[in-house]
Amino acid sequence: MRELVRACKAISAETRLRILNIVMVRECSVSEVMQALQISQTRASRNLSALYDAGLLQARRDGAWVLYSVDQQGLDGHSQELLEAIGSMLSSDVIAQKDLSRLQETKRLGP
Amino acid sequence: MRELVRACKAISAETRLRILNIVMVRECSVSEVMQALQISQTRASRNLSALYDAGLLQARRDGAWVLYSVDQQGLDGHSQELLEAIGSMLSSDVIAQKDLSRLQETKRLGP
DNA sequence: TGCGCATATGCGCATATCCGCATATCAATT
DNA sequence: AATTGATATGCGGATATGCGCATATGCGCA
Repeated sequence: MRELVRACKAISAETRLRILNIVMVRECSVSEVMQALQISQTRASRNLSALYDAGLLQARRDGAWVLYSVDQQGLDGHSQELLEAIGSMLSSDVIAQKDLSRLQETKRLGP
Repeated sequence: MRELVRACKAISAETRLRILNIVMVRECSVSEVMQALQISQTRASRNLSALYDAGLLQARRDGAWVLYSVDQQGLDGHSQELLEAIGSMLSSDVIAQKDLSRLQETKRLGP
């Protein structure tokens, strides 16, 4: 129950729903999230951490970057359903779609 | 987006998850929720209202009672998925199961 | 080791949420 | 109209959340 509440709290803020929306497409660094959603570094980092703490995202380091992605493995089946439901709901949202189109334009510099 | 956020906020508190859990079984009055979850009248009423305001529950009057139930009609398909995912997740929760067993013992007096 | 870029975090403030208490509203009955 | 039982709500205080600012940490590279 505690875990479920934490997961639900995690998805109950617009910023974090928008983050989930783009991270479901591909793994993202903090700065990519900043660019796609046009939000501050603090805000991107904090909300990514929140999703990570809630067990919805996983993180890996790649040099200077930290890349966040949906934790497909670690999630139990029901959490996956939950995320899929959210993805579907956001597919008809203007803001979420704009985030996705901006995501395509973001670049990480190669090593 | 606003609606989705409201729905997610609505399910992001233990009390309301527990309420959804029992209301998915059968429509409940405020006092039945009080009994099943063993919470105060204020708390039951307020959280039921929150779920109603979020569009997850519907309400109908039956004499002195107000009966709340899942709004199967009014919910779009994705919200239904969301609720089903939650129901599944709660089926393995001790508190949620205890709520259900107490629900069976609650009685509304006939007219 | 020092610099620059990416990310995380302590602090503080503004705002939101939760809920008990007391009280109001509403419905049915007498 | 008065009473009783069911439900809703204004208020206030405790607690939690969101986020900007400034700063710290981590990493790669010269």
